[in-house]
Amino acid sequence: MNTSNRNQQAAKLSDLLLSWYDSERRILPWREDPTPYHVWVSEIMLQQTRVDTVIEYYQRFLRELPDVKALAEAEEERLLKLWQGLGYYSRIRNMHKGAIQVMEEYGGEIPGTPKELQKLSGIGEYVAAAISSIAFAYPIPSVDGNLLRVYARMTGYEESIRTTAARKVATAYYEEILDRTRPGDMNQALMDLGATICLPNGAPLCGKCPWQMHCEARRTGKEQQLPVKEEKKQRRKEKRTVLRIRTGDRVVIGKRPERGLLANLYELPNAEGWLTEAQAEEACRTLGYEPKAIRKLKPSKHIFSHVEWHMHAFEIEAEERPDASAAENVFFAAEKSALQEEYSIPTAFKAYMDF
DNA sequence: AATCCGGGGAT
DNA sequence: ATCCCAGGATT
Repeated sequence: MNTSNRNQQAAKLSDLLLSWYDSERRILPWREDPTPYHVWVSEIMLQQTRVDTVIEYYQRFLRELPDVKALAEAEEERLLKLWQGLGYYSRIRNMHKGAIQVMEEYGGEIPGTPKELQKLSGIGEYVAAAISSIAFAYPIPSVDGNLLRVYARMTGYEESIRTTAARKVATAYYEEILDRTRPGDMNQALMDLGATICLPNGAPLCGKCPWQMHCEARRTGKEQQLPVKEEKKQRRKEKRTVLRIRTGDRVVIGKRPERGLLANLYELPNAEGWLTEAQAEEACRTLGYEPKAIRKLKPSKHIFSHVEWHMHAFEIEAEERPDASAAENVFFAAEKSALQEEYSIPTAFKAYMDF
């Protein structure tokens, strides 16, 4: 079981961890049939996103796009719709590119080494290690937030874990412990340990931890102090005004730019600052719609990772102006049913999508 | 090395 | 309110 060139302590740690994993591991959809494609999809969805949130998205995604070929051939609009509400939308746009790379450059076969995987769009050091270890049994640790936290506590690491240096020493640590016969299980066991035992924020459940007798933070009573957190930058606050322009049973929406926040998603017309009724009506005319009636909607707030939108909003009953030169206008009137089924509209507008 | 990029659940 | 989550791309 233990390879000869690993020291005894490393072998003991991996055995403890894998035994715990064999009885306590989480049952998750992407673990049922961990093909490279399945693992890939799950790892992209799970970036900065909780397991409970991902499960339903994962199942629907695989139902509609069962293999890398289907993904490569899909329209981006459809992908964004499947991703709607999940956040970090560039993830799926990058994965789409990656799938096309697999079809064009790898003959449709997802590569199995970290080096080749990392050439694919949207796959970085972590995901490359995760896919290669879980789907190909390639012996490499996949160091995510869980592994960094577990590392800091296990070794009593007193520096910030959000640095390149921390990732480097943590990777070396797990390289040493790694059971090279079960690399995928090692990584998933560490993620489960971090997610269910070695919890962030508040008290970890050390009494249930397979490594409790070997943990430096536990020994020194620093479970709550570690890992060391870096100060978070404050979010900037932005005032915006959202317009819900209705023409009969249609509503005006537009496609956002292909770069930046919420790239390529659809939105209600909106502007910087808090507009007056007169300014809102003028903005409406600029879009090619003549306002007939206007009323204030309830203000709302949406928090992104790095910015807050403090939104005012108006509903405007309007008529499309035949003279309006809609040629260069990205905004158009969409059917209500298409809003549900076709266009991907981010959660930021949710407060104004109920009508 | 910093900054940008979403959304939601737990505390 | 604050934290932070199975991070990667861009600058």
